[in-house]
Amino acid sequence: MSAATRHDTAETPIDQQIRRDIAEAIYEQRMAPGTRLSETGLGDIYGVSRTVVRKALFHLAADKLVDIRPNRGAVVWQPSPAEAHEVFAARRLLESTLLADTLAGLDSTGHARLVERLQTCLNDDRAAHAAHDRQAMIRASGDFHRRLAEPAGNSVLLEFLDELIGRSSLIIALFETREAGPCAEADHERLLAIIERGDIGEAQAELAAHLEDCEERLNLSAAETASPSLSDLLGRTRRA
Amino acid sequence: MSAATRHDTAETPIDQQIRRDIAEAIYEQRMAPGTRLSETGLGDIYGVSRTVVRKALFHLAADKLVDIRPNRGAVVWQPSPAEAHEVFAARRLLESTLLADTLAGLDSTGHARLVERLQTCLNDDRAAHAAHDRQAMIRASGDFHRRLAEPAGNSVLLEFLDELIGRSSLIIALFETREAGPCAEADHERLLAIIERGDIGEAQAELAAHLEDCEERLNLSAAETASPSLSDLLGRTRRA
DNA sequence: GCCGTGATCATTGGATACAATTCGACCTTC
DNA sequence: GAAGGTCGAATTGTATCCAATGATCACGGC
Repeated sequence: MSAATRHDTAETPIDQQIRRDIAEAIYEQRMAPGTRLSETGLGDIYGVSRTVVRKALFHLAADKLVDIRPNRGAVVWQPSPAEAHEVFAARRLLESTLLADTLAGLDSTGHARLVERLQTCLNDDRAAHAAHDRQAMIRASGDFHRRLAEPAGNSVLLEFLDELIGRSSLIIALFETREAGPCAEADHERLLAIIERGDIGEAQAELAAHLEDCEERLNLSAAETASPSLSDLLGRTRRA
Repeated sequence: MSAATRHDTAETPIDQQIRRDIAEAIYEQRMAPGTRLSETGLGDIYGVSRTVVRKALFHLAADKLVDIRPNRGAVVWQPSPAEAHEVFAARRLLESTLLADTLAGLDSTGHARLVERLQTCLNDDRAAHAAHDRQAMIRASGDFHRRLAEPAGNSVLLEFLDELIGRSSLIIALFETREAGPCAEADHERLLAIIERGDIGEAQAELAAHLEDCEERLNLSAAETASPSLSDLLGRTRRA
């Protein structure tokens, strides 16, 4: 809707625009997992043909945000509890290692700049919490984690992490139970304090614990019986 | 050419066929990095339209095996030395962790089956070396690494590793200097012996050392001056 | 009344046609 | 002779068209 015109990234190709819009809609939980993404529908919305829509959907499928089933169309990815667990396990591994690389490779000025940027993320996060702005919360939280890994200098791993963070948004949107945000900001504050002190090992432990806490706050077991296509299989009572 | 009819993987969709063929051709160093992949040309070869070829190319681009430049076509990916280093760094991290998970989670029968499968890979590798079959060597070596990570049970990380192994083939094809194969089979034998003993820490160390050795056997510095478009950019003066 | 079967409809997969861009060659000009 | 520009062929990007598959719904049988 309005998201289509929000990003004026100069002359952004239209397919990337669509891709970004859908991705953001997924992150913000506006598009629930399982939502069908009709090619003609999207094409009408953006005033383009199905060809370019298909390209965008294909890209999103490569990012594991949508699932394209042959001859059955594209839907927003519906992660299984097992997959959710694997994603968080992968994040623990990747992020703790990248954090160590980051902290080990920084000089004092780089360290100060990192702390400053993380402070900015925390401020954004706090503001979003105060305003009950879920979208901003998710973005600030993701940025915090991304910033932790950025200075490590391994763009290959950073890309993997980006994908995992995106999938985490989807997982949180699907399995979250309470009103609390995607990440407890207190955890981030505690982690930042440790980083300021420069204790690598403790920072790693804190980050891993934080991610474990995030995962445990999800209702994976309940969703295991509720979320899959059981309702579709049984016939009629399909809820949204 | 003949590759179009070689893989009769039952009723494989044609686009996956193309994707597999091109990927294998890249792995086997039949398609050198930088080779242009014309849509019409591939379409003519396989007897399909450009639509399906584009899909296959797009998929390959998502796997970082080809590079699609807007309005300029697709070429086989030409990794930079920095990227090559990052890929191997990522592999060290991923594989050593996955190996630990694998060994920690196996019972005795699972352990025996793992060893058996690794033995098979080693036999294939030896046979390929004896026959000077580069293709089989690369495949056997990749399989060995994949088998090490498989029983860990994290399909998300396993997919990442698959991508990294594929990109490694490309890197090796581009930067390899000697006649030696992609992985020293002696390293694999030594690693397998350690795994049979069940020493997790030592196995991790051996695996990391093996990957470092693989990377060091590449001629990254020489290619840095030879391959990229530095000469085109600067013309003559000071190197980077 | 419930289930199996068949037809209609919507949606996707693939092929073709047209427009836009790029790259190369040839020609002109200094 | 070299540099620059212009034109042309080839290739990619996009839109549209046709075919094929899956879904929905109605009808008939049990």
